[in-house]
Amino acid sequence: MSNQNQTTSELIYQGLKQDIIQGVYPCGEKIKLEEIKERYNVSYSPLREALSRLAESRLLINSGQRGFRVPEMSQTDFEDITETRIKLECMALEMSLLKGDMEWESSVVGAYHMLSLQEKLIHEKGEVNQENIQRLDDVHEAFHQALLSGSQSPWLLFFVKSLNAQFDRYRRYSATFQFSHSKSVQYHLKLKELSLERNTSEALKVLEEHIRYSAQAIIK
Amino acid sequence: MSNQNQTTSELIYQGLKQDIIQGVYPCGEKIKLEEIKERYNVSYSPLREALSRLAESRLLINSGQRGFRVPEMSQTDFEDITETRIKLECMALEMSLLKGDMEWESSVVGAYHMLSLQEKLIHEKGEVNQENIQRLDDVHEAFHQALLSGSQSPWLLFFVKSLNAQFDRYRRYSATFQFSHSKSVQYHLKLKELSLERNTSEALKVLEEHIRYSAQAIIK
DNA sequence: GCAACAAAAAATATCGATATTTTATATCAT
DNA sequence: ATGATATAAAATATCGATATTTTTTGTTGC
Repeated sequence: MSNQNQTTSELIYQGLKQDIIQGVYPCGEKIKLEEIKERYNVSYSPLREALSRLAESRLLINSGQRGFRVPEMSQTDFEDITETRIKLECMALEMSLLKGDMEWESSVVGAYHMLSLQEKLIHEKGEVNQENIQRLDDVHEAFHQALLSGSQSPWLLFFVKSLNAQFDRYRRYSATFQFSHSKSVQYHLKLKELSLERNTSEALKVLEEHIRYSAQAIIK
Repeated sequence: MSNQNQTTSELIYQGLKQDIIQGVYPCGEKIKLEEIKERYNVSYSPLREALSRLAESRLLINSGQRGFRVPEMSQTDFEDITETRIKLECMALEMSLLKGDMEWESSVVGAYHMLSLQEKLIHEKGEVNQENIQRLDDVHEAFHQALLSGSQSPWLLFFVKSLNAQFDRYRRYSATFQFSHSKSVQYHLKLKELSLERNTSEALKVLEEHIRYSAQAIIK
C-alpha cells in the first residue's frame, strides 16, 4: 500500500504473493516462467526478482538450476507456524501493554472499529463476496498489527508478519470461511478491551486462544 | 553451504551478503549497479536477483525507482536486534533442552569441540589472521545453531539466523575483535555443560548473559 | 521388456541493449 | 544572486535474445 514507486517488479511481487497465499497455485507446483510471464505480461527480469524475493521469505522454494515451486504443506509445518506465531505475538502483545502510549491506544481503537464494522457487514448483513472477505482479512490483519505495534520492536513485528502470511496460506487453502464467526468476533472485542485495560495476563490468554481456535478450524 | 547448484545469482548473493555483513560497503551507501556489476563480473539479472533477496531480509533497502542502499545503523535498531535475539534464542534453547534427543546432544558436543579447538588456536597459540577469524565465526555460529537445533522449530531457527546476520553486521562494523576472549570461552563451556545436564533455568541465564556481553562490547 | 545411453525438446539462467526515471547541470527571468 | 524551469547526464528498470542446464523422448543392446 501507498507505494508511490510502482515498479513492475514490485507490482508482480505483490500479485504473486497474494496469489500464492490464496492458493491459486497448488502446493508443490512448479512455477513455469514462460507461463506466468505471459499471464502477468512482463519479462523475465522483474518476474525473477519477485520470485527471488518470495523464495527468500519462504513463500516459494528456489532449487538451484531448476526453478521455483510452491512449498508443500504439512501438519508439522503448520503446527510450527502456529506455535511460533503464538509465542511471538504474545511476546509482542506483552510489550505493547507495557509500553503502549496514547497514540497506540488510538490506533487500536480505530483498527478495532474498522474490524467490527466489517464483521457486521459480513456476518449480520450477510454481504458475503470475494471483495468483502478480502477486506475483512485486511482489516483483521491491521487490527492485530495495531495491537502489537506498541511493542516498539520492528524486528518482532517483521517476523510476526512473515508468519501471518504463512498462516494465511494454510487458512486460504483449507478454505474454511466460517460463517459462524461469532466466537472470533468475541475474541476481538475481549482482546481490545483487555489490552486497553492493560490486563496483560488475561489479554495473552485470549490472544493464544484466538490463534489456537483459528488453527483448529484450519486443521479440520 | 553444500549448494551443488552454483548459479551465478546464488554465488553473488553469498558474496554480497558476506561483504555487507563485514562492512565492506559503508552504511547508507548507495549500491551502484554498474559499479558492482563490474566488480563481481556479472550482468544485471543475477545481480538484481541477489540484491532483491538481500533487501527482502533487510540487509539492504530497496527504494522504489532509486536502487539499493546499505541500511543505516542505529542504537535503537541494535537494541531491538539484541533484545529480540535474546528472546528468540532463549525460547529455542528452552525447547531444545526439553525435546533434544541423542542426536542433538551429539551435534552439540561435536560443535563445541570444533569451537573450543578454534578458540584455542586463536587465543592460546595466537594464530590471528583473517582466515582463522572467519573460521571462528563460522564454528561459533554452528555451535549456537547446534544448541538450538533440538527445538524442532525451523521457523524459530530461521528468524534467529536472520537476527544473527544483523547482529554480526554491527559486530563487524564496530570491529571489536576482543583478544581477551576468555569470558566468551567460559560462556560456551558453561552453555554446553548446562545444556547437556538439561539445567534449563541456568542455561537460559548464561545464554542471555552471553548475548548481552557481546552486545555490550559492540556498543562501546 | 528394461536399463543405459544419446539426441531432442523444454525450461532456466544469463547477457547486452533499450527504455524509463532520477539526479545533476545549465539557462533564464525576476 | 536566487529560484524555477529546461536540458543533459547518469542511473535504474525492463526487455528480447542467447547460452546453459535439465527434462523428456527415442534408440540400442542385453
